[in-house]
Amino acid sequence: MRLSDTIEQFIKDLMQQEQQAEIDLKRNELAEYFHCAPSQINYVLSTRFTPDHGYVTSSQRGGGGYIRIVRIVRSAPEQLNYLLNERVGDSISAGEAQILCRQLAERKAITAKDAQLMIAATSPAALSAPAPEAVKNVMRARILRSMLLCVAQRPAEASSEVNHHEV
Amino acid sequence: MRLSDTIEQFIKDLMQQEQQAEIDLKRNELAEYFHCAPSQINYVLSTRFTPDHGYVTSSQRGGGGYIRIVRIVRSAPEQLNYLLNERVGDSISAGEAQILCRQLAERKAITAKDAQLMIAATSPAALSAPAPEAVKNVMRARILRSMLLCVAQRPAEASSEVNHHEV
DNA sequence: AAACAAATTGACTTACTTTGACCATCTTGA
DNA sequence: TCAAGATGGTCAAAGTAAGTCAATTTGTTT
Repeated sequence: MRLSDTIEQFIKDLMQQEQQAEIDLKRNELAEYFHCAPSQINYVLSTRFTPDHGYVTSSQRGGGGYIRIVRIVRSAPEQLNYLLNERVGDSISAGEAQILCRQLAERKAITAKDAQLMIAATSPAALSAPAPEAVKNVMRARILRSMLLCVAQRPAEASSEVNHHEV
Repeated sequence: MRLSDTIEQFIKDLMQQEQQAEIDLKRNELAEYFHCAPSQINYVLSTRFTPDHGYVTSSQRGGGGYIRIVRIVRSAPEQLNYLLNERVGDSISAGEAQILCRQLAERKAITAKDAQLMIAATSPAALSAPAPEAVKNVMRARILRSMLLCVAQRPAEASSEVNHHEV
């Protein structure tokens, strides 16, 4: 078994056994534990804990630094993947983004307010900066992607957002 | 937990428990209490109690010297207005945007979820497109501004932080 | 075996925190 | 008045920890 696979499993077991959808790790400790280069940990993260795999990671450098891994629970990973990879893709127009956000709200995958904010963030006004339309569409896609991942990461809301309508 | 975080929390707890928007501290006493260099206190102030964080500090040297921390009090509309017209401006970094959004949530001008969404929309990941940092900061400012306007426009929420009845 | 893909490593970079030496300002008591 | 003492401020260096990238190695496929 590859070292990367072992590390992947180790992390997943940790999350499993702590019943947590979120876990904080110390990159250097992990690397030492597995007798590997610290950057190996980054490799594992970037090949096995991506949004496509249903995870989002973040980190903090410096003293007391950490790597945080959050498993996306709010939505089925496949559906999110569809949205992210096929619907949004690498580039999307303001109009398409708006339609998508409205639909998500209508299906109660996100709240009406989330939708407003997401539409505002991807509106022509928001991106009326000095850049050709093509570049703007690329940025829009990234912004939208970023917000969708954000929504997917947060825990489901109590009563309102019942789980039949997922992102 | 980092020492700086501990000190930050300690100060906030103090203000909380005294129900005061203002507090005077003795730098050396604090440093001694936490067994750290006095300048550590300055570090905490300059990274966690800036105007962006919603605080203003002042101090007095010499005998009977002190450090005074005052929490800025503004209504939600005032705060939004200030950010839109004075603070955000034409260009803003991801870090600054994050601090401002967190601050808005802390003041309950927006919900914690709105803040997460706004941070996601202005994060480095969201704008990791082919463009120099300066251009990205300009775009970030427009995106943030667009979202702030969106929030400012929607009707004031009742007692809504609690969105049990979101639908 | 050649070609391609995946994994591993390490040098270099960036980010955040802690510490300490030296500086500036204010109060107080001869 | 003014020197001594008491504070706080600044800044740069050291310490800690994660990120990037490209070269190399290992494994798989044809």
